[in-house]
Parts: sequence; structure tokens; C-alpha cells
Amino acid sequence: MKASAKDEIRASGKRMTRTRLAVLSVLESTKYPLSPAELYARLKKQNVAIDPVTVYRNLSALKSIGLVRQIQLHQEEQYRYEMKEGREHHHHIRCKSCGKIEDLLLCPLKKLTSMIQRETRFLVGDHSLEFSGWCPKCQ
Amino acid sequence: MKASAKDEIRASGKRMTRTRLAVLSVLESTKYPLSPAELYARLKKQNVAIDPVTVYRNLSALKSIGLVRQIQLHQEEQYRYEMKEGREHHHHIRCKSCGKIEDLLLCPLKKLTSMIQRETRFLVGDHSLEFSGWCPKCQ
DNA sequence: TGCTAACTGCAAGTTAATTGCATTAAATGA
DNA sequence: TCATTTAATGCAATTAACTTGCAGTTAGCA
Repeated sequence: MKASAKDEIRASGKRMTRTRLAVLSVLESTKYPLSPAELYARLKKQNVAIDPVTVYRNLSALKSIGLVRQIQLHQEEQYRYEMKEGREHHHHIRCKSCGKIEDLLLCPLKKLTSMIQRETRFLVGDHSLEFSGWCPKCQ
Repeated sequence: MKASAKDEIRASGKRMTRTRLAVLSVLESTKYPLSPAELYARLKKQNVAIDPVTVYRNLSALKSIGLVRQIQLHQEEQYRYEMKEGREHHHHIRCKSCGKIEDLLLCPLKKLTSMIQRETRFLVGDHSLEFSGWCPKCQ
């Protein structure tokens, strides 16, 4: 685990606990965003004693200090979480058949912002852009 | 209400009922996508006797025959529904302060599809692109 | 007008996430 | 090193949005 993570947690007045460490380590070793339920399942498999509620509370704490990003994929009813560390703003595509999730490196939206502001007079804040389709194996 | 709507409902083996008519008429007279709860509230205000469950079931039926579109806005936990009739594929921006929702006429994604397919080898199906920000009044 | 299957309302059940509360345990510091 | 304080935890209960089961109702065709 990144040494800086612990510092950032302390700096925000939070503590580095056994469960928080375990949550961070699973997130850091996974290449796609995890749902709380998936995260909990992985921890269980590693014999980490943790309550599902504690998974939720840790994700919420890590999100609030900016270590973790919360995202919502297209046509999914749950949230997913991924480390921010080393992962610039990006989008995802999810296979409708097997559920495989892959990062997309493109983001066309910087170019769109000024168009949207002109069209709507809104001040643009965040956006979500998520795709679904069929992965190579499922086509 | 569009005459064709009733025909499409019949053609799919469904029936045009008192409640279904009321749901359609609220959706047709609203310029932005409604959540089931908002739709129910409007029906109540119009003294339409209807159960919230029936709102859900009607929305689901209308969606399944393609009269209505289900969308999920950025950072919202509920679905919203809008008539498809006369409304091409489009996206939305929602005010983080007052909740106002406005249509966006642009969709940059036709241009992106081939890039994504090249990058990921996924076959691209659907996408969602939703913005949030601050509307002119709330800035 | 009668029949049949779609539709409805009410109650109960799901799923994902949140809250309350008593207990445990980080981390500062005496 | 131990005491203190307050964040974090586990368990139970709750909430929000939506779904399902079922008995009674009704649209619409024959």
C-alpha cells in the first residue's frame, strides 16, 4: 500500500485501522471498479473479519478524503469504487453478457463543455459517460 | 394523447386502462424525465386514484413496448422516464442546487464508437452521458 | 353480454445503502 | 508505558426504490 495513503488518512483526522487497510489493499490490487458487495466477498475469501456495513463506511470515508472515486456504471443499480491514485479521469465499458469492465482512455468532454455552457447557460460541473456492449469473448 | 399510442399498446397485447392513460398523459405534458415518485405525486394532485405500484408497472410496460424511455441521471439513485415520441436520442444536465433538468441536443458519441471499438474490441451497445452543474438561477 | 387474460390494489419481499448504539481500539501525550 | 479521547466497528434496525404474490377487477373481443 502506498505510504502516502496512510498520511492522507491521518491528515484528515481519520485512523488507519485493520479493516481500512484491508479495503485499501483490495482496491489497489483490482484493475476495475468494485461494488461494495464484491469488495466484501473478496475480503471474506481472504479471511478478513469485517462487517458489510464497515465496508460501506470505509468506502464512504475514503471517498470523502479523495482517495477513492465513486462511480455508477450504465444500467447498474449499485455504486462502484476505484482508487484515484494514478488513475486520471476516465470512463468505462461493461459487457452486457459477462459483466467484464474495462477502462476507456478517451474523454471527449472537455471539448463539449463550452458547447454545453453556450447551449444551456448552465455552469458544467461533473459528468458521467458509461458504455455497455459486448466484449470480444461474448460477441 | 397521441392516437397511435393506444394502437401500439393494443398491438402489443396490452390494454389501455384508466391508470395507463393517466400515466401517459402526465408524461406527455412534462418536458423533462420524471421519477416514479414525481409521477405519482402529479397523479395524486390531479385526483387520479392510483397505487404507486401501478405507476411502476405501467412505466415498465410502456418501456417494454418502446413508448417510454428509462434513463438514469448522474448522481441520482432513482430512474426517470420520458416519452420517446418526437424526442430523438439525447442527454441531460441537472442542476446540483435546484434539481432543474434540461435536455442537451448534442451527442458526440456516434463519432466515438469506432474509436472505442478499436481501443477495446468491444461491440458498443448503449451509453449514458449525463451532466450535472449549476443552472443560471443558481450560479 | 359473457369470457378470458391483462390489470389493479394491497401486503409483503428484495436489494443496496444508512443509522443508532453500545463496545472496541487507534493514536496522541502525560 | 499507560491513560485518555474519540474514531471505528459490529450488530440490529431502518430507509428508499423497486419488485412480487395474490385475490379481485375490468378491458376488449367473440
